[in-house]
Amino acid sequence: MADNASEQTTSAISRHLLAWYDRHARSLPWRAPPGGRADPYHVWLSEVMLQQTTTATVAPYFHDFLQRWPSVHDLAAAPREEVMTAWAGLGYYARARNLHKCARMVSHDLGGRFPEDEAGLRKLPGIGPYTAAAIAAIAFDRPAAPLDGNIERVVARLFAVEDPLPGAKESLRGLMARLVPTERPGDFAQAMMDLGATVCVPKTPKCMLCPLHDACDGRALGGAGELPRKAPKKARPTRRAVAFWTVRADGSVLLRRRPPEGLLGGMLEVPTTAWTEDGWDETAALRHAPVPASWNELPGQVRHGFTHFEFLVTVWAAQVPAETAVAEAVWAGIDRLGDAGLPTAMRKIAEHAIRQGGGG
DNA sequence: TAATCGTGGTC
DNA sequence: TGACCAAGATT
Repeated sequence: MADNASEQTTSAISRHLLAWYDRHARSLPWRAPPGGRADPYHVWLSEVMLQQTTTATVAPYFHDFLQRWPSVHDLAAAPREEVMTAWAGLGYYARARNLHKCARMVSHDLGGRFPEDEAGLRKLPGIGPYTAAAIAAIAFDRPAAPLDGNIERVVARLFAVEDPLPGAKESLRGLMARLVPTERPGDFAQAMMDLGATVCVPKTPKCMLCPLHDACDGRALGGAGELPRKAPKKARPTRRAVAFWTVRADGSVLLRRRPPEGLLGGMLEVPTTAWTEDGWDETAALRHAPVPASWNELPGQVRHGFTHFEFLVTVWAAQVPAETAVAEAVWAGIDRLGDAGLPTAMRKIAEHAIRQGGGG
């Protein structure tokens, strides 16, 4: 069988890739140029934001966070709700909660300095196997072997690994570790990610442009684009709810803060019934209204896709007197909801309600 | 090991 | 339009 990647010395592969990186490295806001080393605070912040999130989405949030909180001490001193508001729209909100916890630990217990090795980093909240290895490599130039979606794909193709993910993960990590050079391990990690993002892309990889063309077993065997194989995914169910759009005579809208854990934990929401697969008839739904009022069903529905279910929402609206008080309420000015820090699902509900005449 | 946990872009 | 994918962590 063809075994190009194993025949070539791993040092030859990493040398080729580093030479490619010197010419083709992407310029990104959190990144030092090839041969340089970025601020550990910047590396950590960007790596957490980049978990399952694209560079284009992250960039404006990264700039905003650094402007608000230039150092880890500033972030540690910020109120949690302010951090959650700044994170609104980025998704996976447990990252924001852990980010804040981590900042406080680094600021208060570690003198503002991030641990320089994987084991130390791994103890901090929100830093898992990938992120610990990435920070150790990129911020401290330690010979660590981060394995993200890009590197999984590059390594699976390079060595023609046929075992499906996620089972093959440890095997791929071991193959990646063999490639990590002692010189410039941080640049090597970033080069592998750049290669996956720009050349060794998921569909129709650009093998003709690849610096590892000659070493790649997957290409030699003719099936690089089919790798890595993945276990089939489960179907997503639909969950239905009724949302209550409560407009007070002073021009504010009733919101609530969700419990600190779980879905959208710690974020603001438009009050809803429970989210069920069966849905709600009028009588059952209105029993869950946050205040007694003359409720009015708005036309249309709001649809939002979460990772593991589809969310389908009907909105009911009511106007209530200015003196209306509700326990645990957060009344937000209807003209300033853009600054309120609503997660996207809730922002869609608000936009729909205003568009359908629920603007007060 | 398998579920849970967001969102936006692409083809 | 729907499935896939993106610098994964936590329980």
